[in-house]
Amino acid sequence: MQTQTTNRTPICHYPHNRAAHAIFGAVELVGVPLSFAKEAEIYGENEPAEYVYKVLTGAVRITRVLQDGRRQIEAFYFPGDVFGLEFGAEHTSSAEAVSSATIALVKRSTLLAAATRDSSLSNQLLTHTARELEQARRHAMLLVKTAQERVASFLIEISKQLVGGSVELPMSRQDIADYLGLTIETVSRTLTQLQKTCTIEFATSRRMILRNKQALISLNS
Amino acid sequence: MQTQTTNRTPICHYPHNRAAHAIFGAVELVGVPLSFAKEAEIYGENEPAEYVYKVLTGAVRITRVLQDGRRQIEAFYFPGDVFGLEFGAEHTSSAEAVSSATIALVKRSTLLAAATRDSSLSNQLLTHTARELEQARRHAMLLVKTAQERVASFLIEISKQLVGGSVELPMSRQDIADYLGLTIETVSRTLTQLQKTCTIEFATSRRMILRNKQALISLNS
DNA sequence: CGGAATCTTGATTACCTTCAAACAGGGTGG
DNA sequence: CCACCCTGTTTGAAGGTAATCAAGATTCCG
Repeated sequence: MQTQTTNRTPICHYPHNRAAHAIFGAVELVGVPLSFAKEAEIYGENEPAEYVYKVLTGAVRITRVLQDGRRQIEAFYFPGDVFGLEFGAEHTSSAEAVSSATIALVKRSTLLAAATRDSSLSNQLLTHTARELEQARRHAMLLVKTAQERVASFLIEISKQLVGGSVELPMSRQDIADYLGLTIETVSRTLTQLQKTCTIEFATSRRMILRNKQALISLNS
Repeated sequence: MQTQTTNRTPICHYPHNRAAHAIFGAVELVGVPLSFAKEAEIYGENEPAEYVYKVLTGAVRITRVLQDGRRQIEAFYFPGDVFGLEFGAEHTSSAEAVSSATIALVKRSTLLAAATRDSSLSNQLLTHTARELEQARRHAMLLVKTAQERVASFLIEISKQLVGGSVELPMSRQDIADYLGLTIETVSRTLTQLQKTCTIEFATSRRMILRNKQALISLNS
């Protein structure tokens, strides 16, 4: 039911991630791709890291929760992206479906074993991890900026991922807030302000049109 | 001169990083270890990433600078730590000596070439990068906390790195502030407050004694 | 149509930054 | 040896930005 609901979201075509594709090309998938309903957990913090995942459709978020319940979203993943590759025995974050999603799996042990035999695969794993590292550091850079700058950076980032004149945001305002280290109110106010300056426009609260990308970039700090 | 000054800092013995050690064991060093004076640049943003570095003595910081001049410190590295391993052609951050430091170098191309032949080395590179990723994500978690929590987390982290009853902080208050995404004044005030509650004590502004580690941990959120 | 969840808006408060000045230590030169 | 300066650190007062608390608007779905 829930899956059907979110399937109404128009399927976007995403620029494919070459390295990610190659990683999954090298070893056989585990069964058929799995479907996850909106908000369903894909794996949890401290669970054994048994699989590596690739988004086929939908969107996924990686989160950590602090002792006091504050939630931090570390990254969003979109079709073509690989996630969940960890090198400790257990996941250090949890993963959930932002919208309903289909996800392909490979066994981590199979992948790592194949990598010891295939130096090109091993190199791809390295490249993938390095790219995640770069992304995490850029995310950290975000978190020391002002609310306006954070929101602007997020919108630029997300509009790169999602092709087209208007952008369907798969995540809620709360998700955006948790990704940017802000409250939902501040995110909402900032978006409203950007609308007033005709930088962006919302057809619905989830469908955004970029009116002045240059203005966003200059806000980006 | 500058080097001599900072050499008076007592040399601490650090828990050695096994993976890092192995990475450097696999290929030959480039010449002799280099000495860097306090504040000297080791490499700059956008410079070609030609070498991989290992701290022998002293401390190093990795920084990025925003357009408006704000500086963000992404990480500190201490003796035994390997840094500067990047997979793009150019460095995405710059590295500087926090205190005077001696640093061993290997050629990146040599290391990566060796990794294609030696799957164990390749695996170590992967482990190293994954560890940096985990560290970057933990750093991002820091940046959404309150000033007290950030400072407490930093002090706990640094006291793990540096063994002994009292901890010699190699970095300035400004460095701490830039690492935590705070101002120098806020860092100073927070440290003063922690002193007043007898959680920590400063013999000098750089030499800290932990009086109540448990209190710090509970502040850590 | 009605109820629930999500999002937006408003008023107030709290925390951190900014601006400014005082303080402390370390080195230099008289 | 002391006066002086330079740098790094601490402290104080005022201001701004985002959080919190609270209510209203909108959208989504049965």
